[in-house]
Amino acid sequence: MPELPEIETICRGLAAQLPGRTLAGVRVRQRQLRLPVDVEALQQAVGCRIERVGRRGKYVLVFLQPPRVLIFHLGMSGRLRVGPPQANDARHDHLIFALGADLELRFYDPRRFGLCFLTTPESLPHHPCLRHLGPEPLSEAFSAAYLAERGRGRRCPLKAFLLDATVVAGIGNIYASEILFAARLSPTREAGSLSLPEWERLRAAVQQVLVEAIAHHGTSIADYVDSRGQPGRFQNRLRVYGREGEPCPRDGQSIRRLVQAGRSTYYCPRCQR
DNA sequence: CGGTGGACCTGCTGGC
DNA sequence: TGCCAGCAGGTCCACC
Repeated sequence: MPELPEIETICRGLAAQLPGRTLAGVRVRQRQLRLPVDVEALQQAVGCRIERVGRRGKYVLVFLQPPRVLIFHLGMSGRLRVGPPQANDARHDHLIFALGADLELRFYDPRRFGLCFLTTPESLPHHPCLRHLGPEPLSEAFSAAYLAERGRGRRCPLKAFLLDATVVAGIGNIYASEILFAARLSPTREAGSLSLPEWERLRAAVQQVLVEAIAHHGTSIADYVDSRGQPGRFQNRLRVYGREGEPCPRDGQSIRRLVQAGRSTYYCPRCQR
């Protein structure tokens, strides 16, 4: 489900609702997520106060006091919802965090590709899930020079290069297509074949598309909602994703779908080169 | 070494 | 109406 703009939207919602609250209890209904939840470890969060909420790539980070970090990944279908305590559990409500008499946080994930860990702030950068992540796409470190350096000699298709989390964190299948359209670059180009001006176009497109998507609270195609249950609005602004056969908004050419590494890519064969 | 394809799960849609 | 194939926003690992 969620890529960087959706996770950022969820984090902003959580940041408005959670800090100052104390984690009064944790209930684990299903520990078999992509990796099994360590229930004993998670219990160490009980009694901690929530200080702030952060994000790294597609990971949600909840910083606690005494110093701990609760890490969530939402996989394809995960949701984090904050609201008044519910009397009934939904089938896929796997983790329920009590936040006092009037509030709780629920982790819901039908496909169970998500993750939840507890760690400490000092070991956070060394955590196996976060250790290999590339730079944040909206940071200074993400530059044309950096992309050129990482792309040098690489023969993989540009689409796969953008989806490689060790190159850049947080870009997923929808935004990869949208970014390549904005950059006027073909998804099938070999990464190593780009010129510096093309890398600069790609950098600018990454940042422009993500910033615009965050401003619209992300993309809701099937079922994504934020921490308050609200859908995003960026699905109305997708230029190519899911639009096979429709005219390209730039030149009217029919948008094509192709499968790369088992995943759909949408692009305009005329204006993306 | 690097890239592709399958595996992990459930649920929805569209075609027959 | 019912069934089944195909597809879905992510990531890891075995295999070429």
